[in-house]
Amino acid sequence: MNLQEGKEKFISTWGTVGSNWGINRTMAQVHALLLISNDPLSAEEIMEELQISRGNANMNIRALIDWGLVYKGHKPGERKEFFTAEKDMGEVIKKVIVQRKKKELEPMIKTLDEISAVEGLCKDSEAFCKVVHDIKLFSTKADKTLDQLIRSDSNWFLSTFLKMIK
Amino acid sequence: MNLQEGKEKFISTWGTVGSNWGINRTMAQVHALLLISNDPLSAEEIMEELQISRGNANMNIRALIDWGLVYKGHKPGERKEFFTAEKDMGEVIKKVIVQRKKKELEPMIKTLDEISAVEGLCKDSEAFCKVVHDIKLFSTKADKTLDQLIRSDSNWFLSTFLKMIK
DNA sequence: TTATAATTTCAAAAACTAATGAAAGTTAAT
DNA sequence: ATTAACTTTCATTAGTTTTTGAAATTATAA
Repeated sequence: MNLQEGKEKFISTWGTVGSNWGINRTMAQVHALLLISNDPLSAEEIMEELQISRGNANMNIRALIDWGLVYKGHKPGERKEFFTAEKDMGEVIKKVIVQRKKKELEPMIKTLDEISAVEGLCKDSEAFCKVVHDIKLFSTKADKTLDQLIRSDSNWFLSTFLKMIK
Repeated sequence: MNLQEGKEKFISTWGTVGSNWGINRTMAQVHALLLISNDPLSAEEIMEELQISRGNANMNIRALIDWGLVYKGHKPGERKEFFTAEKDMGEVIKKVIVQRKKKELEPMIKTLDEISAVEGLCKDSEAFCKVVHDIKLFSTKADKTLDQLIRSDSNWFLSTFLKMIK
């Protein structure tokens, strides 16, 4: 495997990882391409490199910017936009967590709260009551932990892992 | 919202949560139904309750058993199989992690190792070399942490969260 | 062993998700 | 104000994943 092949493999792998984390394959590949690119790239260059259409490139660059994983920039004398990726992996993970928490965890907690409010829940179905309670407990804890994480500095991961493994 | 509506809402919510975690919607709904059911259910009852086909029910029950989230059982005098869900949420999460780790993290680490082996990686592309290195570091750490977690007892979550938040 | 109840398989259909590309909309330099 | 470079939108098309249901297989009771 040479450098070029390595880059291609990386882009494709990051695409797979992303799609397992609720980030569409192309979105993750655009991010990967920008991650390993020394200089900012234009939409045109991204299209060319990944062999994707203009619309597709635009949509996914946009989504990456929304997630805070990619930044928009300009080069002096050039009219078009140039894009760079967030390269600090701690930040990348934090930003993914922010999105997933918002999209998944928060709505789930809200629903569990609504269900818990059902009259006579525990009286009428013990199993149901217990499951709802357990999941609520766990997800509330997860929610609080993730909040801490999001607020923490970039070295958080390292230190937490050490704490966890210790 | 009454008990019946609550149960339906729970099944549908758990389906959504699951599909965000690489578990197909129906598979998660079958799990949810078994979670909140006081007694073991037969395939027939699951089909009826969730309004799904025999094939679909079978496939997803099978997958849940493979993941260790559902257990197969028998009732005396009955020929058909009855199913129960793993109800300990700590165990549920552990089992999901085992699957996702195997499917995602391990192949990624393998690929990153292959890429790292590329001759002159760091000499020829600094950005690429750094990114690969960073992700490798992080994912190896995650891998080890998850191994610890999988081996740990069910109260691990509680204690770890307390450690994290402290 | 035979009949039959239950489970499994899998090709085809349906449902869902992502990508294309042409047209519409913006923006900025002249 | 006009034009040309660039970006965004979105209806259509392509690709992927899930579900169905009927047929094949397996297991049990008589």
